[in-house]
Amino acid sequence: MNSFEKIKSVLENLAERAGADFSLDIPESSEHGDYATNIAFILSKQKGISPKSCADNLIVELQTKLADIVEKIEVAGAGFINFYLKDEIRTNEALNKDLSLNILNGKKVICEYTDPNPFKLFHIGHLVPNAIGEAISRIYESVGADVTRICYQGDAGMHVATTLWGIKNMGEGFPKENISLNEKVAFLGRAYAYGTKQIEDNADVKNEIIKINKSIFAGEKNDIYDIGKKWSLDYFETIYQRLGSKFDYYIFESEVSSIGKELVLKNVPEVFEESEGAIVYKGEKVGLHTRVFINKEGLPTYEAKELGNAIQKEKLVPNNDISIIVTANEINEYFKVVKSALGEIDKNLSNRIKHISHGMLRLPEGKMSSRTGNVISTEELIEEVKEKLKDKFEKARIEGKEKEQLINDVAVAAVKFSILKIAPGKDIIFDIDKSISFEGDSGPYLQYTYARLTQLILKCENAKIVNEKVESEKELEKLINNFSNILERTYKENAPQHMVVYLTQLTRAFNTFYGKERIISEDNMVNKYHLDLCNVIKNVLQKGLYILGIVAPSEM
RNA sequence: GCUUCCAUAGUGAAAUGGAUAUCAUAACGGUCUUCGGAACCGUCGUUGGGGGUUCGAAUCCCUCUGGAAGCACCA
Repeated sequence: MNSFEKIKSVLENLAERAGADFSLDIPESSEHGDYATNIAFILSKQKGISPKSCADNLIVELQTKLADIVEKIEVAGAGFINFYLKDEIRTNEALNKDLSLNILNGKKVICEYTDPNPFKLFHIGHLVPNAIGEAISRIYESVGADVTRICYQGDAGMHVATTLWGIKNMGEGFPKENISLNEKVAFLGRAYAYGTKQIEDNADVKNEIIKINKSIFAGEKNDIYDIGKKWSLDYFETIYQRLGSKFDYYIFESEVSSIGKELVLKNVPEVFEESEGAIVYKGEKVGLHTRVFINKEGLPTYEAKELGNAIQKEKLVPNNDISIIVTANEINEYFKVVKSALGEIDKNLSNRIKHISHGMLRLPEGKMSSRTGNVISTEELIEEVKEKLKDKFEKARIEGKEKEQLINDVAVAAVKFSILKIAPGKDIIFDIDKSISFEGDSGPYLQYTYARLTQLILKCENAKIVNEKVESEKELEKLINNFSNILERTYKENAPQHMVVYLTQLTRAFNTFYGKERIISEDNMVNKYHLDLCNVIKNVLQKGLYILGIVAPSEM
């Protein structure tokens, strides 16, 4: 039992008598000790005395019970109780910090994220769900879950039909097989943009596209469709590799649409009903709005497919405990309707679904849209970041292929960091120049510190280790000891930004320490405490970066 | 019009109802003939307006103002 758990259990004992809830926190300011509790505010209410005098009474008992680990307990402010650990307790816990945390105990968790659409560009908007989904997956794994990563891709529907119509009608001719994957995908993008434009100008076009859509849904053989889909998927795969995501299963709309449609039809009229030729769910009965699940053409819409998707995930990962889905917040309202409808069919399944929504990635000019052609692909963005990095890597210690990979990893870190530092759900104004500025809080700053620290530790292998007593680094030790609490909070709130903020703090604290303390002396001596501390910090940084999906390079 | 979400230094963000609201950047001033300057230290500056609940509010409630998304067959 560590000091935090011990203090907590003593307080729980106190609170239990009164049946009260309280918190035990790690204060932001170091002037408030190692831990602080608000228990006096809670208990004072019941006793009808002031929080301050209540705290004064409590610390007498606390001091006796915690004498072995606590240096000092004091009442501060309006009635906070602050605990100051004995130095050797804090140091010992930090140097022996166990970074593993088992909360979920092997529970099966599904995480669906990224969800790009074949035939469309993998634009920078897809970076957001990818970065968040990958981080969430790793966060859950880090607290003991068995995570299955799933990517759901819309290979059927109007956007595909529009692209196919565009290919046929824009008059470019079908590309040869030997052009690059990028050019092939760009061709599909132009076809989609052309088709979308023509729909606006000509009503007949829409009817033709609807026809194509129907034929795809009916599963009619279509060579262009097959080739285009393969191009898209091959292209997506190259991007996942660069971003560091690997999916266990891919689910396609084409395979779940009939599952969804059947499920809807089977539940008419209990759950769904016919209205104006379509089959809808009347969400008004639960405070939502009506959504179409099967349109009057008899085709399942997004909503019905989403039901099919949910069923399919159950098949792939039977007996799962939590099913997470990461999507843009623009579908929040639809998703509520889908979830409510699903709840009427299968309450248990619906309850296990956890929707994490993220904001839009916006360019300063306005909303990005593949319809207008004002799009930046993920690839373009990463390439641009890499280009700007190249100067800085001129004096890098590695060369060739490894260097190429490193520059990619740093570029991805820069982008991922700028996404993950923002609480999911809020829009991200994506200013390219700012995102690739490596001054201050950034992915590359963390990576650089990690690389420097790794090299420092390597260098210590050739140094003489001395065991002299030096002053303990309280700030660093407290941060290290805080890791598990941060991880737990990051998991409970599905909030990667807590880990980002924490790693930034730890990195800065290390750099401050590094700046004021010479670790390896000029006559090649290292203090054992300093070396041990460096090793622990390295491990925490490595684990934290891994959780965020950011590569931790041992040299740069 | 209705529903949901949002508003924090010049800029971008963080903050379980807790203490003096943090962090970065910009600006300004320093450290250093580097244990790898993509470093460190210092100065400056913030909770949209008005009510309420609470020992305590950026956080909860009401209201106003401003913004975003959605509101039937796209996803």
